[in-house]
Formats: sequence, structure tokens, C-alpha cells
Amino acid sequence: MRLVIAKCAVDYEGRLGAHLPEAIRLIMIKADGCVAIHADGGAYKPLNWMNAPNLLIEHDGVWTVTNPAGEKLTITINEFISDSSHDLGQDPGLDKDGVEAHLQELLAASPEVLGSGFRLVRREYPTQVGPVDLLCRDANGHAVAIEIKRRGEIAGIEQLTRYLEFLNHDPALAPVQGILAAQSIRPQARALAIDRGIQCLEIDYDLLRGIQPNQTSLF
Amino acid sequence: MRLVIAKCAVDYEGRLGAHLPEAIRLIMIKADGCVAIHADGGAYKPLNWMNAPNLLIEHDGVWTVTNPAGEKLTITINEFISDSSHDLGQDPGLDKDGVEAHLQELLAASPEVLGSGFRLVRREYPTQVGPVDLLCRDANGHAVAIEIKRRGEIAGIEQLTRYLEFLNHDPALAPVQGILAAQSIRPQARALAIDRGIQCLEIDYDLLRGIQPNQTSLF
DNA sequence: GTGTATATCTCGGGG
DNA sequence: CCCCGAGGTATACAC
Repeated sequence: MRLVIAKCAVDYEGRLGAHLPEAIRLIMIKADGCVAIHADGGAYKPLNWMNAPNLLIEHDGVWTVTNPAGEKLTITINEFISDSSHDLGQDPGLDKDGVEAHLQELLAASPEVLGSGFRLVRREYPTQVGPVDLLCRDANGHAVAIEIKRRGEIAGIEQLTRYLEFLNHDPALAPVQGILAAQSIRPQARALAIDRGIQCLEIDYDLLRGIQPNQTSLF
Repeated sequence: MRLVIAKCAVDYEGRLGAHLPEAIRLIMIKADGCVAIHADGGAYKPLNWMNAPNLLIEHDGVWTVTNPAGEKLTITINEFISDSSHDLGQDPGLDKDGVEAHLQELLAASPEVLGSGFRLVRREYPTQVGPVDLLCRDANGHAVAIEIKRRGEIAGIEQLTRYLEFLNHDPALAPVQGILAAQSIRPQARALAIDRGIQCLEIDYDLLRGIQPNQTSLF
């Protein structure tokens, strides 16, 4: 990784156009060739950037970064303040815990949590407007579509509403009931769910993680 | 801005849990106090981060960053390789060109592109659930709500659906037709649009930019 | 502060 | 390769 502190102006032409007037900034060049310009505020977003793969040409204080998509970043450097390089090596990567995928795995393994007698038909059940997280049958054999979220918000209800709209076009499934399953559900999402006849279920992630799939019916 | 290259392990506990095993990384600390951990690939996203406002405590090679929301980032440093600071000053900020607002300006100036005989009623027509990008009247004088996007996706159809729902409460407007105008429209968005009786229009931005508003009716 | 809409969104997965 | 959905989305703006 190369880190350059420099007084520079930056121009981007690609998906849109963007211009940065001259100022002192950090230019970060990573081992994979990607480039990011950072100001001294806002942890997350660079002011300008180019992702790999791309081509960096340094010529007389003007750096040109181009990529196969035809995007172009031009860095005009008027004063170098610092320039250093370090070999960081390969990163072992990030372990995450508690994302939606985990919740989906756990619920797929223990559909009883969603309702007594529930059994899983399949995960990621496809529709014309995207896949439903879980499709189940309830104790009476009726189809139930489950949308899983870490945080239940209005968008989740909208999403489930779309799926139900299309699932109910299929006579082999209709009528399909809907459940929003989330670790927490905001009052507005709950209100909208009630209005649309969608059931809300708050799921305790830690509790669920403790349930072994083959022990749910044991005493 | 302080830049530290160090062999470190990182733990985040907050909206989810995330763990980074020990490796050499860049730790970036900005003037506003926010912290970002970068590996040597992927220009945009840090591996871990904490946005301002937060509190950074350095204690014996263990850095603890906490914020008011109760999130916590722990950086355990086993070896410092480099540690430098620079005063970057205030950044003048970024100028952008070619975002949705531009498309809206161009379509507002040339409503004929949306349909023969279309005329503009107003931009950002207010409703209870947010402003409609364009409200027009078609050749027959019927109201048409236009939602403008660079890329037409499902969210745009949902948005327009909400607007239409409320616009149709107004007897002076109802019935209101809907159009999604975008540079490109995804198949799922198109499917949902058809299902809801919303029209899709793909707009050529470059072509539109070439049209002069007062020349559309000239030969 | 909450809610809503945008983003050069990034990133990863599946067909 | 495109398409789609999740994200610790972040960020800006209106109410």
C-alpha cells in the first residue's frame, strides 16, 4: 500500500462527473491497483476513487487512472508532502456474526419457531420479483411466505407484499399468508403489516442459536 | 490525519459482531475522530470502522473506540510498523454532474419525450408521502405522474405506486397514470410495473441532452 | 431526531 | 456476464 499526502486537484469522468478543487488530501493506492482520495473527515467514503482493475499512469505530477469500463480519474498533484509504501500482505478477511443469512439458516433449520406444525418447502423460493427468503406450509398445509430481516422496517413489508402479490398468482399456492420475522420490528412496520394482514414475529437470535434443529420436538 | 501501519487484530460489537484476525493493516484516524481499518485491497470499504462522534482510548497497545450508540471497536496492536500525522485542513468539497437531478431538469424541459402532447404541470409535485418528480398532463389532459431514476429498479416502482395512491385521492387529478422514466430498467422492475399498470420508458441521457427545449417541434 | 430518497453506492451470490 | 438483494450500508435533506 502506498500512501501519499499531497496538495492535489482531482477529476472523475465516468458514471457521472465529479471535480475536487485543490487541497491537501490522502491518496491511497492499494496492492490491487485501486485508488482512493480521502479528506480528513468521514471515515467511510473516499471523496473520489477507482476500483480495481485499472491502469495508473504517473506523468509529471499528473496521475491518470483508467478502467475497462471507460471511467477516468485524473489527479493533478501540485505539492508532495509525504510519500510512503508498505507491504501489508494478504488479509485473512472478516468474520461476521449476526447477519440476515445466519437468521435464515437458523429459521430454515427450525421452522417450528415460526408456527406450530410449520415445515419448510424451500429457502430462496423464486418469484418474478425476486426470491422469497423462506416458503413454508403451516399445520393445515397452507403456504406461508416468510421475509427475514435483522431489523423489521417498512421496506421489509413492501418486499413481502410484492412476493405475496406474485405468489398468489399461482393457484397451487394461493392463498399465501405472509410473516415478517426479525430480531426487532419497528412500530411503523408493524402497523403496515397489520394493515396488510401480514404477521409479525420477533425472533430472539441468541435463543434461536441455542435451539438444535433435532431437539425442537423433544422434552 | 493520523496514519498507522500495524500488525493488529480488530473486534467490532454493535449492530452485528465482526472479528479480524491479526494481520498488517492501515489504521486511519481522521480529524473528526473517526477510525477506519484498511487492508491492501478494495478501494472503497474499510474492513472495520467507527464514524464520528466517538471516543478513542489508547491503552497499552489496545485501542478502544466507543460511540454514543453503544457500539465498540477494539484494536489490539501487536507491532507498530509506522505512525505518522499530517494536518490536511478543511476540504473544499466535491462538485458533481450527471445525477438524477440533471435527468429531471432535462425531462422537465422536454416533456414531449415522455409522450406526444405531454406538458409539464410542475416538478417536485408535493404529496403526503413525498414529492413526485414530475407531474404532467397528457394530450387528453389526463394527469400523469413521472418517477425519474438513473436506473429503474423495483424501489422506483414502489415509490411511484405510493405517489399514485395518494394522487388518486385528489378528485382534481384522478385518475392518474404512472410512468417510470430511467436510463435503464431492470426486468423485475418492469414485471412489477406491468402488474401495477405502470408504464416504463427508457431514456437516452446523451440524446436528451442534445435536445434543445425550444426545438422539439421544429423540423 | 426521525423518516425518506439517493449513491460513481459496494459487495457477494446465483443463474 | 448480468441481475438481484443485503449492508454495521453512508449521506443528504425535509419534516
